[in-house]
Amino acid sequence: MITIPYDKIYINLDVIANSGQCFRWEKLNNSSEMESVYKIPILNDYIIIHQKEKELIFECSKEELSKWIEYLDLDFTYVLPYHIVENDSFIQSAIEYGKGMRILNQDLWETLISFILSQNTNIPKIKKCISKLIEVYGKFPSYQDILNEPEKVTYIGAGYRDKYLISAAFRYEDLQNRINFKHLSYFEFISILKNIHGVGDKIANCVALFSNHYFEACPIDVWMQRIINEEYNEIKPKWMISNYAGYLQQLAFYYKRNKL
DNA sequence: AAACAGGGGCGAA
DNA sequence: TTCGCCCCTGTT
Repeated sequence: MITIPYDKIYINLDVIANSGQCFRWEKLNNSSEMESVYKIPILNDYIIIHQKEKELIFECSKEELSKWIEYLDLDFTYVLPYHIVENDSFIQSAIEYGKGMRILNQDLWETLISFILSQNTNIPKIKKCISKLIEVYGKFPSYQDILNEPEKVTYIGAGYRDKYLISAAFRYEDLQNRINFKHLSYFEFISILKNIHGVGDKIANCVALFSNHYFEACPIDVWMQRIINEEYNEIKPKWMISNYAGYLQQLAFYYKRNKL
């Protein structure tokens, strides 16, 4: 157990858990209690974290801690340039409402698989598909696992998306050997991902943002489109095409879905 | 029971 | 750039 002081204004696990960037977080207690306890997986590893008003408690060793600090993006400082959000009451309200939001540094493969499964469906279904995927392979499958036993993905109830998973596994094997994803420009990263059959603009941007921390990435889904139409008179606000687009998109999404 | 919609993407025009 | 279709599941 390692306790580190973090104010909820700085990181709020409840906000992150309901912001749609991760599908496997499991809340272990009910919300009436003073603390929030989450089981948080990465691939086949997990940690249990307790959040209190002024501190986080990590159930892990000192050696493992840095991995989870990195995952939760706690080393990154969020500074919003004022000129991007001035005279914009919608995004200002979203920033206020989503205090404690952070953009996770998730595993690339896991994020890719999760968002391929997310297309044209809803969050409960996504969660179910991912847990079925883990169930049929007995673990979170690597791309090798899927290539070895591709027929298993047909049992997770993903519909036509199961073919996309297999093509992603094929491409990923190739990409893994040739490319260091960490050192690509945003544009290169997006175009490489879109070469995967079943990965279009929206999913590529989700992966870019939620696993590789490209803050230029701004996935335009039905909710973002709704925000553009309803809040901005069908004209993209400037924050959506700024260097902080990804972070602000996440706050806007959370605000629109949960508050409005 | 049947119709519908839910964090998109593809392929054809 | 638009548009019908893709497969499945929970909901009405």
